[in-house]
Amino acid sequence: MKLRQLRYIHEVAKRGLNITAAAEALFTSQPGISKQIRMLEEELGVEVFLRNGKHLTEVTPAGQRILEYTERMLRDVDSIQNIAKEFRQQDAGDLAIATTHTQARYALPPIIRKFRNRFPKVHLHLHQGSPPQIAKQAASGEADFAIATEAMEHFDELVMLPSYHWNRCVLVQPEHPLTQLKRPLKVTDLGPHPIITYTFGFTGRSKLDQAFAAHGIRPNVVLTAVDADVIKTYVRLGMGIGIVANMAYDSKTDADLVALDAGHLFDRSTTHIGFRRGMFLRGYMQDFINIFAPHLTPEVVERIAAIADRDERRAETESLMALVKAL
Amino acid sequence: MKLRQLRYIHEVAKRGLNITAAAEALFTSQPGISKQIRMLEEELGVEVFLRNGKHLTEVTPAGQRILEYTERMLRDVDSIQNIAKEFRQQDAGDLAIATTHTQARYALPPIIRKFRNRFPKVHLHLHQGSPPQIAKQAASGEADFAIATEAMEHFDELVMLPSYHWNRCVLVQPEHPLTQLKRPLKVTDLGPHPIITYTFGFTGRSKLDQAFAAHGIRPNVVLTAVDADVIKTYVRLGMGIGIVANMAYDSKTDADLVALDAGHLFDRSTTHIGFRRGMFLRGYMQDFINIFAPHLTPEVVERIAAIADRDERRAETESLMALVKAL
DNA sequence: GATTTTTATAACAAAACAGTATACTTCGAC
DNA sequence: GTCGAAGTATACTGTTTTGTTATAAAAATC
Repeated sequence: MKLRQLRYIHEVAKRGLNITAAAEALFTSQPGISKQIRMLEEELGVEVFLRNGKHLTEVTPAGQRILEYTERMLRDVDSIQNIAKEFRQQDAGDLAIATTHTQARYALPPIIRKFRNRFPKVHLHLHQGSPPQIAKQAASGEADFAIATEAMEHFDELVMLPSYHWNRCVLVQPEHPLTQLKRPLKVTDLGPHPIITYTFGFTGRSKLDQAFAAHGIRPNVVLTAVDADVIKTYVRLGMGIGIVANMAYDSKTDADLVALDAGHLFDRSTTHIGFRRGMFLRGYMQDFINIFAPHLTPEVVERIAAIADRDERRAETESLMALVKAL
Repeated sequence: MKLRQLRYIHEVAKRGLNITAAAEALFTSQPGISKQIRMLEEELGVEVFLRNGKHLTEVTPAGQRILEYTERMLRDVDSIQNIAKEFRQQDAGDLAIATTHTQARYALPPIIRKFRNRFPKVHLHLHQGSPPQIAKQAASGEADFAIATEAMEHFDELVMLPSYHWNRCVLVQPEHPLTQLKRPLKVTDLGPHPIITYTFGFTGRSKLDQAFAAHGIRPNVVLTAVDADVIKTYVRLGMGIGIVANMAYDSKTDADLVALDAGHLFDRSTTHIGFRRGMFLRGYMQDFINIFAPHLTPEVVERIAAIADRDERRAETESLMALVKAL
């Protein structure tokens, strides 16, 4: 068995069982891959792919199992190469972050600027997607970090660390009746108005629904979007009031809108940063985490990542929550 | 990077940094290994080993990290080969069981006989050791299964499944005063007598200490041994009363001793069978588990092994306990 | 049924590899 | 310190493995 053979079957599987495409992606020749796959199958005594004559048609059951282990091995190869790079040149490398629009647009810019100043030689990649996509990218090694607020705890492959708490504000036009209130907002104040907010599964939407449900209110959500820029646009069009993350309101660029604090109406949300368990964290990756969340020092991160026991890890994570500052 | 190179550095590290010894173990030449290690180091741009002139003196920090990932990769290679063997020939292969004397001597013989009848082509290996050694062997891939009663929960790498409950009996010579008791034993009955039992960390010894402590008794343990055969020998010499696992008393071969039931004096112990998380379980391995513990069907085992969440897994395991029958 | 896409085979060239012989270095015993 | 034993690196050689190109053959597509 050779690593090259494993790379080949992995790439062929990834490219929809097209050997030619895999050969192009790997900058090698199609016959070479064909031959190596045959040789691997011969060595193992098991076919990885089913064939209809000359064409690969599907992955055998054995092949599926083999591919699972192959993928982990290839990720470990990456880790070994990262270890080497780290000891060779501590300040250069790649950092791929999978995150949502909200984080990329509002939370990350200052972080990334600081990071770039400190590590100008590190190439940054931002992958944007929905929380499940983000989690998958981090788990598969496509991205080094996943940063998101919603449902990331379900992947045991990922170590998720609480990074900061935030809450929401209500955006209205200046002439809106809600601006006339002389007291703090109540959830029931929002009920009558058409609401524009995040799509389900994005940016703490779940806490929002919980709060309305707790008051027995069916909010009149007329439009949902994955990002605050879109939401603000429709608030400006007068389609309704917006409920967005606090950090999405900028007093300068959004001076034509009024932001009413709503932090007391909803449970705070917590944004997490996570990475694949067992992944080698390069020095600048540890620094990135630390810049993103100052309480997550390399020592803390390492201690938590090293906790094999899941509920112990959860307990430690919970106690970290206290340290997390609101943005 | 090549698998061969990883095998080489792993073996060299394992053999105390002796390349010649590694070459012999791997049935190849010393210069070949030297060269491949150099090539790997050159490719990675990092030294795996520190050298004093020509001799390897220690593993570099980078090398240590690299070796960790290397070891996982080599275990994954084993898993892939096991998958292939499974689909090639379901009834042949190897099965290495790491266990304690007590299990190997009393609990396993009928299991293994049954297993051998069903899978005559499977080669069996019994590794005997202390519970920590056993856990380590299973975690490192040296053994497929760990079977033991004491402290195995601390390795998150291992999936431990409760297999059977058992308790203890007191072994005495026929003329011993305890045989004259007309009522069930009490813990306080044992206090005055010199006791011979298991070494700490073996065969449920901890439950024993707990029971005495609960009654405020300091037992007079005059001799400890890792196995019941040794304990019985000293009971026969009149050195004291023996406290051993129920299953260690055989009414035929031990007819010269009297066994007094002590199941009501101590908390029952539970023996577990465990294997490395993420390991490919061959069909006959699943069958072995099922023979050993009939409630552990392949479906149950797979369901529990697939639970990534540790506390969920623990909950499932707890509920399994109810199904476990006493021996 | 013709065309395109894809794969397998064969032959060849290039590279990688293991093995042998040997020189050299380190270690440990005295 | 000296000497012998043990261990490692280098150079060279023959073999094996690997990738490449050209091409035939088989599916898939239209």
